[in-house]
Amino acid sequence: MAQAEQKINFKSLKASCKNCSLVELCLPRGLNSDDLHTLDDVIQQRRLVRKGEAIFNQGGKSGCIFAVRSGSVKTFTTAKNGEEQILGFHLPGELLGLDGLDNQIHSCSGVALDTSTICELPIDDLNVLCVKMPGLQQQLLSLISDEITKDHTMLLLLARSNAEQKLATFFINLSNRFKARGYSADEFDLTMSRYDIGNYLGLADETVSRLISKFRDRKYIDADRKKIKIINHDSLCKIAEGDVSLS
Amino acid sequence: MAQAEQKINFKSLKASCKNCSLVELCLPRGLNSDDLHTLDDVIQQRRLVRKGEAIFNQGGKSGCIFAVRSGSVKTFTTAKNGEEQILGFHLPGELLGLDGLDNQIHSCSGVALDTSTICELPIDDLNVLCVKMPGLQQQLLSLISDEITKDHTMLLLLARSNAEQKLATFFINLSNRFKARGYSADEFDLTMSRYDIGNYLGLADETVSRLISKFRDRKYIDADRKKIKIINHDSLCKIAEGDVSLS
DNA sequence: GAAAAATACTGATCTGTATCAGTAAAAAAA
DNA sequence: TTTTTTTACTGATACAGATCAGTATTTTTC
Repeated sequence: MAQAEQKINFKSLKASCKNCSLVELCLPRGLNSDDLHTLDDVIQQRRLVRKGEAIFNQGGKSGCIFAVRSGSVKTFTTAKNGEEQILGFHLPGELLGLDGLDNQIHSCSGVALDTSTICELPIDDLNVLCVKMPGLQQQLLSLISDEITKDHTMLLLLARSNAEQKLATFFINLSNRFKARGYSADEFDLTMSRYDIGNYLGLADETVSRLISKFRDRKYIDADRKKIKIINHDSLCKIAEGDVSLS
Repeated sequence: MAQAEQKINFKSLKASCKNCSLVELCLPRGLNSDDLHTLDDVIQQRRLVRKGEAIFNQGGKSGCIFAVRSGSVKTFTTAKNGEEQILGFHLPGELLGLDGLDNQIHSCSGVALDTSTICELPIDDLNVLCVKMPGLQQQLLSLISDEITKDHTMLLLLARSNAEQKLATFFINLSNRFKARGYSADEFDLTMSRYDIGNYLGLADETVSRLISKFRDRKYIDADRKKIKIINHDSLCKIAEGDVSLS
């Protein structure tokens, strides 16, 4: 079993952007075949990381941005007093480390939530390529804009929503992102703990547990530990938008 | 009085990056004299906006990023249900609208908090210039990284801090930014209302008022409506970092 | 300059979520 | 396997900060 896993990952490590199914979500989106080939040359390394392993560290300088190829990753900042804040959970096709795009030290850390493969893009190479390939420059800017917009949405969620809205939004968002990657929108496994979800949403982990139970009682979801099944997508959406409240 | 104001602003409208005192904070940082001149050609327009006037609108496409030249600006997103979340208060030298850097629609709005002058940079022109001027590209990336890092710090503040920490952090942050611009770090006028501060920090405006009174009682600040004077910077810092609590 | 509106402040009360505490179940280690 | 550790859940309680309510002050409008 461990050997089979090794085999599969080894295969994916040799794969390239050219035949990666995430091409439409990830940085190469919109590139032609030649440009794709050029980009592939720059992404020398595809790294296999195991659960809990760091991809890059706050305060460190990797000189790279990263793309999740398979698995999942959490990013987080650590405050001076040691408190941690999870900034995001990242699925295949998503970029990490844009805060270090000026080639300076990272202001957050990235850690694998399960066995994952990560593509590394040296920023210096990327900058050179961007000059040659306007499409790449455009896509990079687009992903940066998305990142900023996503953060702004998160600020809104943290500042103005109650616990129910936060958790419903979390599930709907995950569901949409799984769907965009060709996975089931209604049935998925979480790779993060209740504690992580709570940290991300500014809630205590007990509150997350309670709300999951409440959502289950109301038949909005089915939940057995990490296995989540969305039963009533519409109701969850309404809760997320604050149209209804459980109470 | 109105005429004098008009005169001053007209003067600043004609000014250029070359002789702008904000050059070390803003986009031109690190550019040589020639490059500065080229950049100036691109920033055709310097706009005068009055209190409450919009600079760019969520859902609109301006094709520009903006720099505050004088005055102050707030940016905010409006959720589907009409709720607003202030994303930031912006002082001279700071860039706005990076969420539209891919030349697509803005995901937030920018409104002047008092009479302000705004520099407009057409994104298409900026992209062309970046290819020619590596220093500009570098500075832009640096400012983007700062923006993302700043948002991450804000997520931490919203998710993990109590009301005291939030407000103390707000004052310390403002103080530092005024100082960096050559203004007094200890005495300044707020341009935003208590309601705006509360919205930004995820607090009720009454809570903001109460905390300001509390900080005044403890002799950390002096506050008369919008006039703020920081008396005990160190204590504020300690509160911001959660080392002490008032209660 | 007077009237109206917006803003800031303060008190009383309520409530959503944190915290404390303990159990059960699953996962990891031995 | 058995033991240990971690994770998830649930109940009881506490409390920070929201909400409701009313006044004072400042700003804007007429």
